[in-house]
Amino acid sequence: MEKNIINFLKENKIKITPQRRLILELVLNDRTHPSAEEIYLKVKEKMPEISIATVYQTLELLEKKGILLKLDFPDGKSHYDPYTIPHLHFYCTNCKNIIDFEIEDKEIFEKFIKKIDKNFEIKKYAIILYGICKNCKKF
Amino acid sequence: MEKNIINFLKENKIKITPQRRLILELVLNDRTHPSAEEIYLKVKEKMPEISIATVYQTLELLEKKGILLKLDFPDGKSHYDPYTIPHLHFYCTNCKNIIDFEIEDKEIFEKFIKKIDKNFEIKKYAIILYGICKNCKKF
DNA sequence: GTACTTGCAAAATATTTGCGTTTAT
DNA sequence: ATAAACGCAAATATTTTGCAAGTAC
Repeated sequence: MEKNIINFLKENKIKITPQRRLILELVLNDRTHPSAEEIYLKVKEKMPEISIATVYQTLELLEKKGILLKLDFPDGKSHYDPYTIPHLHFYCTNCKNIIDFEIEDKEIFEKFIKKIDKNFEIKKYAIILYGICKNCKKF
Repeated sequence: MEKNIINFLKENKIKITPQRRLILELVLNDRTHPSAEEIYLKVKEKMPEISIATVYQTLELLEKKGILLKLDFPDGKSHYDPYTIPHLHFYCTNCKNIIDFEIEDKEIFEKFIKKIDKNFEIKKYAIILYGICKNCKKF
């Protein structure tokens, strides 16, 4: 794993630092769509001296490199997702939980996007569903 | 127009105030996806004493009533859209412009959403495309 | 008359920046 | 050796909140 992270950083031409190695290791295995602060707190457990600015800077770098998706939800925070293959997010407006879904009929959808693409250079897309999740519906 | 706005507020059971009338009038005719501050500045031209807190509170109310869509883009601001019929947004990561598109194959897409709907109560959805717009591509 | 709305100022949140020091290559 | 990255603290940006005064109904 350790080696993997280092190689991964090298492949992406990112200078290797202990901070980046740790952030990347935690974030690549986290499919819970953590916010920057949640990542900071988790990183801090293992590296108490780390600054939140470093976390923000690293996340920005990873997003620019296409390693992470930055997602904007109505809670006003940015959330990060290591699963960069296009998929769909369900956002529970009650508990603020984020749940992944695969996109069905992806070919049709992407064909449609390609049509727009003639005029617009589309780099990525996001589909977000808003509603009340199974668990919150109970109450 | 004036009458329309008043009736519209009454229909939606919103207490009529000069502030709300003006905000609604400006925002219902604005398809440029303005941010809260942009709306505030526009409203202020006609009503200089208005507070930005009133604008935020009114926009929140209008969103809750389903009159406006609140959209989250990577610029960290909320943008408001009076066109509440599901459609698609293109966000230019260069100039930060937001452009509307209609959704093709909407039936297929909504059928897919209905499938999820069995377990999740979906109230609305957003599709955002990110890229470089025609104008920015020139340079 | 009463509950709701407003304006103001302060607070809360999230993110970014400047800068001197440290570190990776 | 040098450019990049770090930690810290301050700054910025956006949105929210508490409250006294005003207003809609």
